[in-house]
Amino acid sequence: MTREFYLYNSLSRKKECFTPIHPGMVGLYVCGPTVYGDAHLGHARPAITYDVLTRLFRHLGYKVRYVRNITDVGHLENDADEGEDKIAKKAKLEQLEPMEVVQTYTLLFHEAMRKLNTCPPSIEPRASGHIIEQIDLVRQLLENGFAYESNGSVYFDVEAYNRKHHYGILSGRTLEDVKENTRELDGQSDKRNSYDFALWKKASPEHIMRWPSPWSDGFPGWHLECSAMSAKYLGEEFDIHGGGMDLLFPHHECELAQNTASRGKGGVKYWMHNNMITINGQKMAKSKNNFISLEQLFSGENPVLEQAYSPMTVRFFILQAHYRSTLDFSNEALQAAEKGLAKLMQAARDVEALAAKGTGVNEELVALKEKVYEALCDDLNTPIALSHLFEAVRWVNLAKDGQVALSAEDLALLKELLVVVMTDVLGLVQEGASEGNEELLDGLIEMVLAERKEAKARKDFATSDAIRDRLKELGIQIKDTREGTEWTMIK
RNA sequence: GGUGCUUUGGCCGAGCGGUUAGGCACAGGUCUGCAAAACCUGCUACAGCGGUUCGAUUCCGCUAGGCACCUCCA
Repeated sequence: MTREFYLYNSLSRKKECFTPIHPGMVGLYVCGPTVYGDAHLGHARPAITYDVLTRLFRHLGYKVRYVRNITDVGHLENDADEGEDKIAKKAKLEQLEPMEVVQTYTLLFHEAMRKLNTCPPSIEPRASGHIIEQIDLVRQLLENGFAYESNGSVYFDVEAYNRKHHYGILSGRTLEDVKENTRELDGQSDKRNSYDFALWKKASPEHIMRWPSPWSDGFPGWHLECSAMSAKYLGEEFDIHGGGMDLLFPHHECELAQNTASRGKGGVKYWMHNNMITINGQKMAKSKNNFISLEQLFSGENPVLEQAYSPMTVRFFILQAHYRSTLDFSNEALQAAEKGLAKLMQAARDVEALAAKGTGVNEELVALKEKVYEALCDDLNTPIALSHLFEAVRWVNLAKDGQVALSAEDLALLKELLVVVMTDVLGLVQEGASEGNEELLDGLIEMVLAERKEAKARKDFATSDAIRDRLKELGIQIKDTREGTEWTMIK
């Protein structure tokens, strides 16, 4: 498409005009979850951010290959030699096979992602399914002189790398900074330097997840999988690499170093990082024990939750902040999001029912549409786009009230914003009502409302109000309008 | 300690050298049997102190607070 898209590149620390490597195509790689625990609110942020990015590109006419990995091996508790694999640890704790842990949490993750209405990635590779590719990459790094073997393990030689390239270029550090600030951990005796990172780790006898390699029976280092799998599915050079800001160092820095050391180039044109969701101003993290799982959020079953929040409410809440800002969780903020979303969705339904009046095009609406796309294409500024959509809501309501007349062209513009952009790009869809029993429900409510109308006609307001109150208890809000009574599901 | 980010009205949250963000909440009004919704009106802020400028919430410096990464984390 002809519209320019601007994206903030973490590498250059600037907004840049996006130009795909292959015209009309976008290659996107995003670091997915390590599947050893429930999907939580934090996971929703990148999932929704990169989902909207993908949807927007597709909407603009690009073909997108969206690759998001599942880390099912190699992610250690810490960097020490005896650091336990997260999956293996959980498996031991729950007396399961590691792959059972992986399967359980992968399915839960997928379920949560489906509820949030995120498009599944085009390819979802797993680290354990790409051991051969990772071993090849280690071999290449050894051959190029940027890695060394030590006691059956292989480490990346940061010193050697930094003599030719800049280790720290992505996260804005120098090797000196890294040296001064890397913790000396016990049990790192196999490494030449504490800041070297593992490419291949020799498995201790009790370690369950192990594969043969030229160096030892062992397992790959965490950073390796993303370098291996992104190259395999997107090529040695691809457009966008995304992930959480917390992955910038060391994970993405190491990935960039591995790419450069093995292929001679960083391999990624735009590095994109979403910010964190905080709770009481602090990042949700395992170590802080303050995270809320998505299932809890949807069911309300967590002590910090005053109520349940629907997946679309969560989605809207996330879209109301820019992806590079931190976003603080609170019940008040979620409740405000719930109401704002309801207003938006109501207008999306109403715009379909509006009848065109008059002719011509309302220039304000043309400008509005332009502003929405402009915001979306300005580094994915969803909060601004939403603020303009609320302007569209106002127009719909004015028309509904008969205060303005909108032509067929005007209505088409509003529909494009409130239906097409909302659904296709922002991924916000109507929820609640559509579970198969619509006809039955419609019929029953129409019947009850007819009773109420009769009661009202004979001024039996006690009965009409009782019906209204009872329906409200059941989650159905009714509104008396000039044209008759409308109803909506409010739960 | 190193590096980077951040501080906006009751709350959430954008933005920008001069112009209304938006949502939620609140108050008043219109409509209505009453509600609900909608519409209209009001509430109009940019941590503090200096500096640059015709003009700064927006740029620069300092002070104070907060956060993130440097351990595992999306």
